[in-house]
Amino acid sequence: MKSDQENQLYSLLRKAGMKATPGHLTILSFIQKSKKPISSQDIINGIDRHLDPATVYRCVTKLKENGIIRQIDLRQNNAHYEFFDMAHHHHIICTGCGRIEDIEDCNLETVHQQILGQTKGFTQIKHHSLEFYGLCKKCNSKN
Amino acid sequence: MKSDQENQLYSLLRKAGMKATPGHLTILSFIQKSKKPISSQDIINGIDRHLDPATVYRCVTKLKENGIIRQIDLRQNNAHYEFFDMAHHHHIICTGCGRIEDIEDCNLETVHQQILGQTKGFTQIKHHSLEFYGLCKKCNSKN
DNA sequence: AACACAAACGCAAGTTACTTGCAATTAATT
DNA sequence: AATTAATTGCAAGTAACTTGCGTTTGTGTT
Repeated sequence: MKSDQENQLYSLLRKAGMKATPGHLTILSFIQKSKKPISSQDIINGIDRHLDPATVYRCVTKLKENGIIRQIDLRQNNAHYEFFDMAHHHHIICTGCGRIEDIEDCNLETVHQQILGQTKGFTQIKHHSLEFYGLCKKCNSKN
Repeated sequence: MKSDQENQLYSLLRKAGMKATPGHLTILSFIQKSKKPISSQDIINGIDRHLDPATVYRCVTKLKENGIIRQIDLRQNNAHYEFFDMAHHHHIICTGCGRIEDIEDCNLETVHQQILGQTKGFTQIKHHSLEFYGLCKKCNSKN
């Protein structure tokens, strides 16, 4: 007897042409549950069952290639990921402590066409990444 | 007899409170001359005189801390940097070959205030990073 | 011009974040 | 149930830095 959530992730993987292995399911479920972008190390440390680090890195790469998760650059020393199937949004990151908050409302898609009209070298924009860097209240009051 | 460019970089470093050492001058000059964001490895391989990799990493960090150069995330496997004293702009990166082009016109600064009005956790936005990812003409025609 | 001192440097060793090769296992198709 | 290609764990390897330390060198001061 599988939970609804398990079934949902199962078909998500199969639709993307991936096997529904314990590794894929465990990692994907963990990313989906997370409220913030997480790193591969976070996954390795956070999951219930043991998975070899090499396996985690390989799975994350596959999930990214198949468009199930999305990579986020937080200007930290490793890549972060979040579930792809959520409303398009961006992040604000505290340069003091690394705290992350979501920023909604982004109408940069209209800018894509505008850019393609100007550039000579590019024919296609697939996506963009926009991050804001600042100080959170806690870190701001420390000074 | 020093060149104008050398004098300019010298005073730029001194104003920032940094020593005008061969390492700082060589690296800063190399970054300034470069048309694109470059990595520490690019610097190590590209400079005329020999500098130890550790020295290059340390200098780049210092130059960044002092606001003389700026870090760019290109979703490649290492950090890239560019001279700070150039018009604010963004980049479009080819996901096929890594080719980079500058995107001008950015009026996201107005968005900063808007975001600060909405968020509860942040008090200050220092800067933002916006990168577009797509396919350049060359890579697009390969398929 | 010489002195003092903190900052910068080179070298070697260490660390972090992955990546790769390979044999054993396993999910999905037949 | 058999087949097969993808996945996994383990071990070894690599890329991109980072750190410790003794020596050298800019810079402000005498």
